[in-house]
Amino acid sequence: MNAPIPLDRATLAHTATTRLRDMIIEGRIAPGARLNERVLTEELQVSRTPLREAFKTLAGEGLVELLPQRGAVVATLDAAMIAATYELMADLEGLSGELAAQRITDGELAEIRALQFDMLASHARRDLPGYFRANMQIHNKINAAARNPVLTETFQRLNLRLYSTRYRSNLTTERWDQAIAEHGEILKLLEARDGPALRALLTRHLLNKRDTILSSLKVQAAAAAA
Amino acid sequence: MNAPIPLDRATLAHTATTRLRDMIIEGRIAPGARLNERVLTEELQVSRTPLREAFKTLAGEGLVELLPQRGAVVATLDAAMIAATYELMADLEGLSGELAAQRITDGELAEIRALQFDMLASHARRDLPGYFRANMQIHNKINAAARNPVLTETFQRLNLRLYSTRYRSNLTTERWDQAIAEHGEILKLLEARDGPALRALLTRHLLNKRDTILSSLKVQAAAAAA
DNA sequence: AACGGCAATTTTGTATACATTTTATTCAAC
DNA sequence: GTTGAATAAAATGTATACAAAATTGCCGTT
Repeated sequence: MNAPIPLDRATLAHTATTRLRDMIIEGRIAPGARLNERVLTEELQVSRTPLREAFKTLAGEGLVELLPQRGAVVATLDAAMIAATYELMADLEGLSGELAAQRITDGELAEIRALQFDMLASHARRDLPGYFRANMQIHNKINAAARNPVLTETFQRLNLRLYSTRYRSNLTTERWDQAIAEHGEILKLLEARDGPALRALLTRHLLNKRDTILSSLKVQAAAAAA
Repeated sequence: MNAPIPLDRATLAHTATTRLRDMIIEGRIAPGARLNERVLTEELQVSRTPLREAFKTLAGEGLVELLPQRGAVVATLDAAMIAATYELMADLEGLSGELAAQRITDGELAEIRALQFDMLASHARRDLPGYFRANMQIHNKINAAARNPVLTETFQRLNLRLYSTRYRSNLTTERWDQAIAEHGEILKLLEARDGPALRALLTRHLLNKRDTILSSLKVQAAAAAA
């Protein structure tokens, strides 16, 4: 008795959600911009019903803000919100590391080791997108090794909100080198299965990332004001 | 130029969401039960459009599961999911405590001290609902003192999912006394502004709660099987 | 020019009709 | 009695019509 294949005949509400989400996190619709239903129905080629359902879903993800009777707007992210989100993510990343150190398998560790070399290669080539990709995969693997689906879901949700800030950060050479060094340490502590030390390091690692982004942001704001 | 009063003329979608959410977290609709649109439109006296929007919102909160083309069901919570959620909440509670120790004002501390006495009074009277209420208020105050709205939102979201498990736990006299003792310690560490110690204690406090609930659950499952 | 009221327009909120898919039922064949 | 195809019923997905609210633009007054 085979289980019926789920087959996800995607609903229009789902495709509208996905496409609109991409538009928002990639910054193709500016933060704070109004989401006019008529305009978006034309752009996405769906009727208002699935579009409005997409609004509700994205509001739940924190990407859209719903103003009763006054429409939907793309959620804005001020510096305080970014700081608060990273403060939380830093802790979650630390928890991930602590749990992963206890629960990771040798196979998973081997995969991370391989990704680490990919990352070093991208760094050596000054290939920033490649570096970001390998970096994200490593963090995702650690997260998966923590074996806590609620943690993973929560982390992903927060990460989505920050996606737009990702590529805006001015990664300096020193900061990049430092991040690479931190990753070497991360792998070592993971191999040693030293949970508490890995937690401390990963938390600091993410707080460093926060500071990098916040200071880039400040520079950009100053430049925009001038 | 006064900011326009928001005035929240509640939409039907919003009231439907609230009422359906209450029905779910209070267990008036069983976990796993199908949410038939026709039945619920009659029960809630709204048409399908706002009801379906409510489904999307509650799905985002993790209270409802959406099966494309096959309707919505109340999300189920197995023991593994409960354990994972508490594992995460324990960490978030610890983070709350650590941040609160750094950021709490004397006024907030005084409020918590007062709530602590309310809790002791409820304990002395063996007033369980009163105890739960005071207990929750204390945790909320600590959370607010952490000054991280993203943390607060995340915590509330997870808490909502566990709401139904709350009143199902068989709080024994010993566990109740232990919780009271832990709360005395919590207040002391908060007054001492000892972040790291408070984090450790709060994390353990919540892991204890997790164990209490998981063992009650096991007892109930065994009883149901017999 | 600034302000305020009023009508026209646009936009959001909701109900409902229709289309498509899933689920239940019937009934014949084995 | 079980199986399975065919059909009927019910449920979900989507578009759209209508209602209610908000926004815009106009015009006269100051």
